[in-house]
Amino acid sequence: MNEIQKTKVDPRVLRTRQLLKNALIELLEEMEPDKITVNRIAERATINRVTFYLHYRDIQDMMEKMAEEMVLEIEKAMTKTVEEKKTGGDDVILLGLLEHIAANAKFYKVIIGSRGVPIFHERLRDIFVKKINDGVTKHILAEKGIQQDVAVWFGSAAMLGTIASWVRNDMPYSPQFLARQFALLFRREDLYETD
Amino acid sequence: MNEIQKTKVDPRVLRTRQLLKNALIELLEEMEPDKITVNRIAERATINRVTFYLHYRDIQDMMEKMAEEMVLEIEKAMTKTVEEKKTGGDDVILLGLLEHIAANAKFYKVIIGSRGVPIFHERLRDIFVKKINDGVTKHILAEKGIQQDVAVWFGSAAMLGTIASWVRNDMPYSPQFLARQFALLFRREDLYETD
DNA sequence: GACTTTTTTTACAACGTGTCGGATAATCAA
DNA sequence: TTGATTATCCGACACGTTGTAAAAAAAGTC
Repeated sequence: MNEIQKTKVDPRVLRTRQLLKNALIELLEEMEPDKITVNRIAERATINRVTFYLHYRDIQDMMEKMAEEMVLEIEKAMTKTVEEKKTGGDDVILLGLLEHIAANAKFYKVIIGSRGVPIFHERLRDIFVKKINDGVTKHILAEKGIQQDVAVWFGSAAMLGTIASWVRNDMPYSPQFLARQFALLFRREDLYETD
Repeated sequence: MNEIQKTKVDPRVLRTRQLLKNALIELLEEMEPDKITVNRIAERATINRVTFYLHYRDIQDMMEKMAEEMVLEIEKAMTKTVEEKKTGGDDVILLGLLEHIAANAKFYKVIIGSRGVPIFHERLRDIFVKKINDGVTKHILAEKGIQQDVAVWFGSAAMLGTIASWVRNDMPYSPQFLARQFALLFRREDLYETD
């Protein structure tokens, strides 16, 4: 989960922000979110408390920015896999996502695993809603008497929640295997394009 | 979401706790959870701040106790409907749940709707996991090559998330209609007993 | 009405927050 | 390398929150 930079940025701010983010992740592993203070974050990051405020308005602002970065990373991971394996299709996109999550297991276990931080959940849900909204086959829905928005709620929640449980349980299945499970679970519905 | 009492309890504590709970719900409607303080809760409840600590250790403790009460209410609502309509089956249990949520819309919109409070999400998820674990048809899962735990993750997350979205969007469908949608979405899988 | 329990009042120390101004150190540009 | 720029650190401040204490006042119980 590294900083994305095109324009040259003072390496000091990169270092500071990275230290702060690492500190926050560490603290989220160790204690409930409401016990985390700017004091503790700064202390853990070996950064002066005042410096925190030079980068973030408060802890929530920091989390929002981190969630935004996460979204960018995920979208990159999903398109990247499509380019590598030219097959295309949602199965590949899903696999890219799962592999990305597995590669950043520590981060994702903390922010959607254990208790989770709502803001990250929301952003992830947004991603799934968008993806599924595109991939839903409307005529079959209508035929079966299923409302599109309900189907999207259902599918995105199932996806997010299953991945969260997978992460929470320390990923007992490989990304490949889980992607296959999704295909089996979703394809049975004929409502979502999974391959 | 009223207090459940068998042994007689001083009406003052009932009144105080009800005022505190109402105040918390109100504040959750108005501001982000991290802006809510014991000060504000007590002020809104027209209760002295010190009195808060006579009932709860802190805000998180208060939320945990409220979540526990919610679980009891939900289980009551689910069994109650089964008794009324003698048909039995998970469809009726689900309908009882949805009607209960609709009847307490204000409460549920706040705690699982808007941004939501993790502790309530967890408890609800526990309920669904338990229900679905009982109702899952294992032989069909094995036949289809689907892991049982994955199916349970999937089903419970879909259920919880769909209901959350339904509440978030001010319940655009009746409980009956949504229960039917669930039946359509789940029955297509032949994995879950929905009727 | 006497007794018990709850709530209130006032007070306290410890901590967290957000923001100063000025000193120090690191980076950049020439 | 030097000088200018920018980031970080340091000490300090006012203010709000937390959790607890002891004693008085109020409400409920029998």
